[in-house]
Amino acid sequence: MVTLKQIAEVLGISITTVSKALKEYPDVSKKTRKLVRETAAMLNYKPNSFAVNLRTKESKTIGLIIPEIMHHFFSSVVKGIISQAEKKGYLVITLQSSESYDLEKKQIDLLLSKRVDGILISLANGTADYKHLTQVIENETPLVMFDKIAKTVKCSKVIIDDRKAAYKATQHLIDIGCKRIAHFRGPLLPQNSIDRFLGYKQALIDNHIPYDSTLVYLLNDMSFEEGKFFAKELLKDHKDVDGIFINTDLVAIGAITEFKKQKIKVPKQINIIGFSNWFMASVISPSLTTINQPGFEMGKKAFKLLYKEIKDKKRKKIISYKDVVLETDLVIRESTKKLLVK
Amino acid sequence: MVTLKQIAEVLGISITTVSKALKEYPDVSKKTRKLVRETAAMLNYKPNSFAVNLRTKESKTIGLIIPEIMHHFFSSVVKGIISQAEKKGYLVITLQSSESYDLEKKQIDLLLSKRVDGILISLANGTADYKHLTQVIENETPLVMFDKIAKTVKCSKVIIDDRKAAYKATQHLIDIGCKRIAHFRGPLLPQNSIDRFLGYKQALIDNHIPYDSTLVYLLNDMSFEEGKFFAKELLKDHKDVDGIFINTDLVAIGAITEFKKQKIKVPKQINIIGFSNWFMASVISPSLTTINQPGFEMGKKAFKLLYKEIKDKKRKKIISYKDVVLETDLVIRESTKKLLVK
DNA sequence: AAATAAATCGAAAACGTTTTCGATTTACCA
DNA sequence: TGGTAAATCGAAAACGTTTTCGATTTATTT
Repeated sequence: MVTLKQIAEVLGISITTVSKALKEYPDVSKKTRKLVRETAAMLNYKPNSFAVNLRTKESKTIGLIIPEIMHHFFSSVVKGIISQAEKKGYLVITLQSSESYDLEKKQIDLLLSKRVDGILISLANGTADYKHLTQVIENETPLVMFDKIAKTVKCSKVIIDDRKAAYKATQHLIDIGCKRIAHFRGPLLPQNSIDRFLGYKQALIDNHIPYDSTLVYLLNDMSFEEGKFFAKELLKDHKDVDGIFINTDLVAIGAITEFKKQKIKVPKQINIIGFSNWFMASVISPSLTTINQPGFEMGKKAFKLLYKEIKDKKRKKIISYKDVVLETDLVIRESTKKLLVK
Repeated sequence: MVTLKQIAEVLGISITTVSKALKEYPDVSKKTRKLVRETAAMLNYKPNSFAVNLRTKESKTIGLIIPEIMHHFFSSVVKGIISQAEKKGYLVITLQSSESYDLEKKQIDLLLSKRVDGILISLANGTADYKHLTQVIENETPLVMFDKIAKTVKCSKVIIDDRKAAYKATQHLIDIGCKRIAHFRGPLLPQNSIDRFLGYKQALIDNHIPYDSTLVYLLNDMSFEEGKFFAKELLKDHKDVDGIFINTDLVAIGAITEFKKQKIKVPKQINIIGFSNWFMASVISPSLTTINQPGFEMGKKAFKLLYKEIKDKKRKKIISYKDVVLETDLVIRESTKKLLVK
């Protein structure tokens, strides 16, 4: 591996001058600059980034922790982050917490000890306390949370307005004539499943539809199988339900599959609306009405915020935390349809 | 940030001893070792990995290049790689080539200049020459290719037997009675679309079914839309086709969608078999017969091979390249069914 | 008690870069 | 020509760790 020293020896000049020549310092003559550049190119010189990191105290690398990479939404976020990071010359180390608080904590420690320039995180469902996150901030490592966030932690965040989106979804069911609306909600801890539940409830109240807690089913792992399972449960418990707002598309598709199996007509007998606008939502039959959640945009925005913090920190500017709320929209498809007045 | 020097000053001993105490060197007494460990813990000492990297010439980080992170198959591979790497204390920097040769080349350069300990890659469709890959090997950076590989490059590889799998798929169509079997093939360059095509062809020949090149359609971006498009084309060109072997599930689902739209019955009129066993294949209606491609296993295996090479290189052992072929299996679902004899 | 062996420690070099600041050379003007 | 200003260069320190090898202390033996 070629080093500055070797180039210096070849040309009979100092390491200092070689280093400066390669980085456009003004105090090196055009002649030597040209010379240095040429021999550097000839010898295929590549700066040793380990040494650069040590000297500059930055690695141009950020850490990313997500609950699960195999979810369509998260992989679109990851894609947004990586593409934006690459533009700014940053690399991304990805870790997945598998929805485990303990793993998440370990991974934060790992990233901190690797001295990444910043951390991007979407919280695990199991995460209840935030010491590991405040530790990051005390460490003065820029931190940005996205999607599954902790409201009380002081840092930049990029989210959607889950409550508003859920309200919109529920309102849509009401608008087409649903009277008994169930909700398959996400786990208890994550902020976004709380917010979606609250949006659902608020829409009912605002439309003078009594809120019935027995119509709310608590999902655990939010899988396809759970969709089928709770669809069955619902049919047993409440034969009068005419609409369901489901926390996520995958579960909704599971529910639709079960309804089809039991010859329950969607949307004729039960209207279903999901959440996320997973690609498959448009392909399934009947296609799924859902809320579009801009994953790619979220990833890009999250990186941009982090990037700004990293830059501000370098320039010793005080960093200001921002909350960015991305727009969602209702995508109406076949799984919901205006009911005929009886 | 606490350094060895600070611990040394607190205890009034040398940096050397502190360093040794923390790494179980035999030439430091139990007493001082205990003392050092305690104060290190108290001061929350974390080794500066930049300095460690520089000194040890390794970063415990590997690079990963895939064509597209948002494909179900690749995200399962990524998951396998990350999980296995974490077990061995390695971090993974992920990049996506977006099927572009130029990007792939740049990313290889980037990873090399970052001095990752090894590189894992699945080739872009656009990759025709392999200079950038041989350059990695000349650089003595361990390299393992998976899924989309270059046969001629001398390095370890982990793949499935695409030819055999395609043969199996085609044979299945023949076994259920198909006589005119079309194939939607992948792009020309990638080894696996070549192999799948060859497997298809071989199965026809072995069963004395004449190979008809007009029944082979060349996919470009392998999207859902392309599936719909070529389904339309096929209906225009060949009304007698009774089975299609399609390069990948997503395209197959596109085709099924188009057939449903045109009231062509699957599998009654046309049998369809896909490739990959994408999760959605089991959910779509009719569910899709396909070839299961073990992504998670492939990722794990690929990392294991890379890890061995990294270790061998450190111990200055000669590294031997291995070709690992993972098993695939036929998953029969609703989109194929034994035809009644006419 | 002296001699030897074993245990414990630390100085110093090295990894390769960046950057400060002083030294040297060249250019310029009166 | 002498003097000053500008341009160009390089020595050296620093980043924080690891590791070699020699030095010192302690324990053991005769």
